[in-house]
Order: sequence, then structure tokens, then C-alpha cells
Amino acid sequence: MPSRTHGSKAGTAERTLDIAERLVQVRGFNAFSYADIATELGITKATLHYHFPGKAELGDALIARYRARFADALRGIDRELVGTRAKLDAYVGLYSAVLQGDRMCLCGILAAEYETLPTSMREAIIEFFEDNEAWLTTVVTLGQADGSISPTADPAHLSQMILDGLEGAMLVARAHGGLARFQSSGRQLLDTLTVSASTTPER
Amino acid sequence: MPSRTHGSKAGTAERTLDIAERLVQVRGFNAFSYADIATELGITKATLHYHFPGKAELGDALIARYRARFADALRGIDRELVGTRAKLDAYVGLYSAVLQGDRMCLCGILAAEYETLPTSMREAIIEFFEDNEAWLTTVVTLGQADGSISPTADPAHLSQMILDGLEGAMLVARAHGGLARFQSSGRQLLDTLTVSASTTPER
DNA sequence: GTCTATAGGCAGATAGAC
DNA sequence: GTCTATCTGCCTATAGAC
Repeated sequence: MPSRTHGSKAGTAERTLDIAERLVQVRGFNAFSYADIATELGITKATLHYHFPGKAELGDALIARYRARFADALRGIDRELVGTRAKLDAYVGLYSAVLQGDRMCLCGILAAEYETLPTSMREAIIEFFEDNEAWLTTVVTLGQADGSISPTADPAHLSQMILDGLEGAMLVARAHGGLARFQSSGRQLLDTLTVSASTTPER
Repeated sequence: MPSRTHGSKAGTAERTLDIAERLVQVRGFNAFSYADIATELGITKATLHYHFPGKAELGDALIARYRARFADALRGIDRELVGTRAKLDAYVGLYSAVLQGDRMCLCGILAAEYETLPTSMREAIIEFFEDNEAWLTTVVTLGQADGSISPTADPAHLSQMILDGLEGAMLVARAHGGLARFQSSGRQLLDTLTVSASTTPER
């Protein structure tokens, strides 16, 4: 969800990343071209190759920026919210914001194309998932300590379940059900997971 | 799960579907070509166009066959198994079998490429998801009746959560964690969902 | 049904002028 | 940094012979 490039003053490289990011999140890495970006940016393909020698380098930069922005958002949640359910709700909100632009999670859609991607991109995608699982594990562990999550389950398994559930909800919702469906699926996931300690589900 | 084309005697059309199906499930619809299939089949691209005029028609046939095969598998579960958890375990097993060949669910990977697909394929993908949700809803409703699933949640929401969770688990697992991760995520989902009526989780 | 041959387009990428 | 021009290769698709 994190804000993409700010106001008006942004270099060609940054604007390229903004456009490429959107194209990948909507259409996938194998379904956009340098020509698409060049047209939208009003420059030539050759100029694009000056900033990003090949598609692989562009992909690397895309993931690196997305990953850093997502990590920032997670730190923001830790800073501003207390309580397991509040943090998890905010986490779901991150995904909702992405889906609002008819986009899929960048690393989620790249995971679908995983077999066709260069090694450097593959490794960075894995790191994105690991970041998310690590953060979720701290939140789940907190939840087990404060009694809002059942203490019998393995926090790592619960974290995987949450990540997978939300990535899948985005994937399916873009074809079938849209934002409303994503949100009901996400809410159901959290409701099923958390024994309402103090938070009251809205229905 | 669903057996692909049987023994030795299969026409060109059927063998084309077998190969195309695998290529799509592994690489995606936008990352395979008629040339890939022709080479593997030992025929020319022109022959392929005789059987399937364009990629859209091939895609339609792919989804139709996959959907029918999946529906058969669901009927098989209903025929052979009783008990909510047993049916749900078998459902997860269907997905595990797909993942074993490093494949993603056909309609899951197509959902990632949704924006780039022809209308006919889009509609068929949605129908696949609806089939699954309808079946899951009957199982969840059964589970609420027999006490193995909490009766307070909406069966439709729980069905979405299950479908989304498994599609997402496949998506992520192919990049990170593989079959083992898919299975632990799937088990965690079912364990969280079902209040162990009689089935004992393996840990 | 399967082939040869080919069309026409677009992909990613590079050389070299400004 | 950005351009023009161009290369090479692959893509989907078609015509027409066998």
C-alpha cells in the first residue's frame, strides 16, 4: 500500500519504477514491455535501457523498493498500534490498499511466474516472504502471550497460514469478488484465528 | 489427483492439452508458446492451429477439461468419504497432488494473469472458483451440523477462506517451502477451522 | 491431419550521434 | 540522458500442397 513516488519531482528512473510496478502488479512480469513504459513516460525504449540495462535489473529494483516499503509499513504498525488484533487488522489493511488499485501483491504475482524469472528476482521474492513471516511470527507470539491466540499451535505455522490466506485472497478476489470478497475472507481468517479477547467482530 | 490422459492411445488434441496444461501450470499462460508444444510433441505449429485455432481456444479447452476433472474428484470425495475433516483433508490432498509436479492450480495461476486473458477464459476461471466454493459450502454446512465446525460463522465466508488459503499456500509454496510448507499451512488451516471432534491432529 | 513456407508484428537489446 | 536507427529472434497466425 505504501505511498508510491511522491509529488511532482521524480527522476526518470523513479518514474519508470512507478509505472513498471503498476504494470507488473496488474498484468504480470511476462506481460509488459519496455515499449509499454516508454509510451506512458513519453520517452524511448533506448532511454529505459540506459537506466535499467535489462528486464532482470528492472525486476530486481522493483522488488527491492517494494520490499523496503513494505518493511517500513510493518515498522509503522509496530510503532503506532498495540494489541494483536489491531496489528493484524492493519496488516490486512496493507493488502486491501494494494487491491484497491486492482493490483496484486507484487511478490505474489511474481511468485506465480516464479519458474520464468531470473535467479536474482527469485531470491528477492523469497526474502520478501521471509520478512513477512518473521514479522507475523512476532505478532502471533505476542498474541499467544496475551491470550488472544490459541497457545497450542506453532507460531510459524500460523504465520504461514495468514500470509498464504491473504495472498490467496488477493489472487482469487481480483478475478472473483473484488475488494469486498478479499475483506470478508481476511476478516474470517482473523476471526477464526483470534479468540475474541476484547475485540468484538462486527457481526 | 485427477489423472491426466491415460495410457498410450491418445489423439493429438488430447496430447496437446496434456502438454499445454503442464506448461501453463508451471510457467503461466503468457510464458508458453505453440512452438514449445510442437517441439515436445514432434509436430509443427501449423498442426496445432488445426486442432486449436488460437491460444484463446486452447485456453478454453484447458480450463473446461480441468474444471470437469476437478468436479469429478469432488464427487469422488462425497462418494467415498464421510466426516467433515476427512472430506476436507481429501480436498487438501487434491491440491497437494497438483503441487507435487511443481505445478500450481491451473485456475490459480490463470487468476494471476487474469487481466491479460480473453473474456471466455475469464468467465470459465470464475466458474471454477464458484464450483469449489459451492462444494466447500456443503461440507462446511455439514461440519456445522455435526459440531466439528463452529456454528457462528457464515459457511460462505469459511469456504472462501479455505479456497483462498489453499490457493495462496500453493502460490507461495512453489517459491518458498515447497510441498512440505503447503502441507503444514493446509493442516494448520484445517486445525484452526475444525474443533477436533474426533480427529486428532498429528502433533 | 500434417506438412512447408511465410507473413507481420513485437519482443529485448545495442551502437552511436547529439 | 535521451535520441534515431537497427538487429535478431520469437511470437501468433495463415495459405496452400500432400
